[in-house]
Amino acid sequence: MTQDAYQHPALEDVTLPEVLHALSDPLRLSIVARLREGGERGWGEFDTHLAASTLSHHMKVLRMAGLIRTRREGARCQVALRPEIEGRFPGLLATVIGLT
Amino acid sequence: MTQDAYQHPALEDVTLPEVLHALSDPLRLSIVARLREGGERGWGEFDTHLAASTLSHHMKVLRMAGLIRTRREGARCQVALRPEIEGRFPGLLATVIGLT
DNA sequence: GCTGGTGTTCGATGTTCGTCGAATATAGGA
DNA sequence: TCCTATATTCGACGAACATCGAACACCAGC
Repeated sequence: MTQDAYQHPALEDVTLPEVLHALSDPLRLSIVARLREGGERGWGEFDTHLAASTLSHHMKVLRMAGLIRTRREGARCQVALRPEIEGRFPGLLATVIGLT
Repeated sequence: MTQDAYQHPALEDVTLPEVLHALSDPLRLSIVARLREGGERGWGEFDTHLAASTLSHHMKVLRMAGLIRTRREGARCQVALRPEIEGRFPGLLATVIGLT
């Protein structure tokens, strides 16, 4: 990161089309599905052939859609689902991920 | 139409990201929400300030995502939800539209 | 301090998207 | 038959997107 922390939007500011768009990419959908299994994951666990900058871009899309929370852990990063998203869009993730 | 009938994809060929993308546009989401109230609707009922060609484009996106069925009625067109989409993606529309 | 690993940011590039106007096809009525 | 209404298709346009490599910032060891 350039500065200290990550930008996480308030969930009230997140719109349903925005979330659906974030989930409409196969890679991002698979990332969310993996995170829904629980716990935190490191960047490296999402084994993709993409460039690091591309993965960083997708993580930002998910973060700006209110779906994930990113946390620094020394030099590494850890991501996890934002559980509050269930309160903002009840049942959405369960339904969508269940259809994966 | 140029020829006789409309192209409607087989639901097995429709992917989840494709459906999510179709629903990620506010106008298309509102169209699906209206159609979910039941019955058929004519083009004119979707009162939008957009050009006719733009509405036609969005209808095609929804149709190709397996969400709606278009039927000719003389010079007019009637659209309705494809009820089989419930079998392909159980609970998806109910959840997403319920969050609108 | 320097060095290596990790992730972000910044152009750049090619693709897709949303929108429009114009041209076209088709149906129905005067 | 001609005219109007309706909807699709066809370029065209700018905006947004997915991807990359290069440069940068940060942290941890040596």
